[in-house]
Amino acid sequence: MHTFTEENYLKSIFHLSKNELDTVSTNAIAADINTAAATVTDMLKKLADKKLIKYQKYKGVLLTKSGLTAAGKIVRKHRLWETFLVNKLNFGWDEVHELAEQLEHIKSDELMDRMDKFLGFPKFDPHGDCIPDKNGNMPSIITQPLHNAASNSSYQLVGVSQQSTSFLKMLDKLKIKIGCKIKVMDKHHFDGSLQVRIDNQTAINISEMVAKNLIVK
Amino acid sequence: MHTFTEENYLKSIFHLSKNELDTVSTNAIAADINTAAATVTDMLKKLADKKLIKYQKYKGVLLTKSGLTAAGKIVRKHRLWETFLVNKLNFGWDEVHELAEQLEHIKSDELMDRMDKFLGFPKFDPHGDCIPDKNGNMPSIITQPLHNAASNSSYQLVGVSQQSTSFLKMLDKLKIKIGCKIKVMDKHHFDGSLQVRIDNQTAINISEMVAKNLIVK
DNA sequence: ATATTTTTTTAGATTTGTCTAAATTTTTAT
DNA sequence: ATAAAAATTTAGACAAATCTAAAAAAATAT
Repeated sequence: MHTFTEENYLKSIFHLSKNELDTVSTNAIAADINTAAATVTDMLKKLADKKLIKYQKYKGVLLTKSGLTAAGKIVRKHRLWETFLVNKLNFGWDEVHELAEQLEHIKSDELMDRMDKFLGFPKFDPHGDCIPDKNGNMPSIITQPLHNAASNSSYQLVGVSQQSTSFLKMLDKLKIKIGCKIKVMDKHHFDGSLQVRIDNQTAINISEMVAKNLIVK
Repeated sequence: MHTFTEENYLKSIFHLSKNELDTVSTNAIAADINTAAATVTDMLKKLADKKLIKYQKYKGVLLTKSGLTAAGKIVRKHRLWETFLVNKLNFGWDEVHELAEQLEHIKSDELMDRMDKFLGFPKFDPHGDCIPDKNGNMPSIITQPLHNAASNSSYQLVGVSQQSTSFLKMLDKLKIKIGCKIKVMDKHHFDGSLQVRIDNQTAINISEMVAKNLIVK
């Protein structure tokens, strides 16, 4: 079993891994978990000793298969807890992240299996992110950030890649929510902003920055 | 906010406290939480610095008001979580203790308030133990007439069930007054009289009739 | 009332996760 | 290609929670 702290490092590396080839840098992890780079270096050595990551001095890290599984299980717990908090205890989707950060470290597979069943085996959390299976594996579907999407096509919002309150509040105001239909009407080359229609409402303009954080399929 | 470890010490002291007068010994705590006595001594100093317990070297400890509140809140969380696990996730009442030991340390009053509501404001956990209120207070204090009290325990006088002048005069003479500490040293089966110590004075003997009219907690 | 036993505390070490400052390696820019 | 900048690691230190062994205090038993 891993410590609370080790789990947080694994999760951070997991989230910072764009793919299985690019390594994650020491500084990126340090910034993500708000810790001195020297501290991260120490922990990376420990995680490498435990074969959870592949680490070469000065070269950054990659999760090994067992590290990926471990991280996937933590993410699964995080997302199941978020789902519980929103669906059963009526928290807002923008107020559950901190709490789930604590709850994800509770050690019990049995608990999460029962929770999974209690929630009706959800596939997505309240932010639209996939919930890994009980072995920590991510189900794969083809998704992309909205700013890459083609004009004149319709998509469905399946997730956001940012959890900041200000961003989520903005989406609420724009009535953009997980599962909604987004039709890209036009793309403005000048500033990267997009003219879109949410659920067939009147068209609105969203900035490139917002579009980058909307994950659609 | 208290650390995970501090919370466990507070909870242990809470459970080992038979009443508000007898101190809890270092060894008792050590046995309860499975830790070396020396370690307990260190932590007691720390808790005393934080005014959570009253501690005198070699004399054992008592929870202060704020320590009692803190402990009560942890117990509340523990029992609400047990209720959730049994009532909603269908765990057996005998398999939830370890899990609740983890969950009770999650920091969020809001979460427990919502959980309380979700569970229908239960008054008792699956083992039948009282659930403290949101301020950490145990619902009711159990009082009894002194003649029912156990030997070798200390109580506090909270009332009398007779107002006759002769009775009250006698109490004055014996220096028994509301709020005083009464330690039962011995019970004589023959006539029901009790050997007691009032506020740590030398022991005196009181008749069963007097004992019946002293309400203690 | 004193000696023995038990309980508790002190002293000194250890582990984990953290830090800062200095040294080293890699990357970037001229 | 080399100097400057940025990233990373090493070295040394610290706080929290723990331990064992030894010393001190309290309780007990003769």
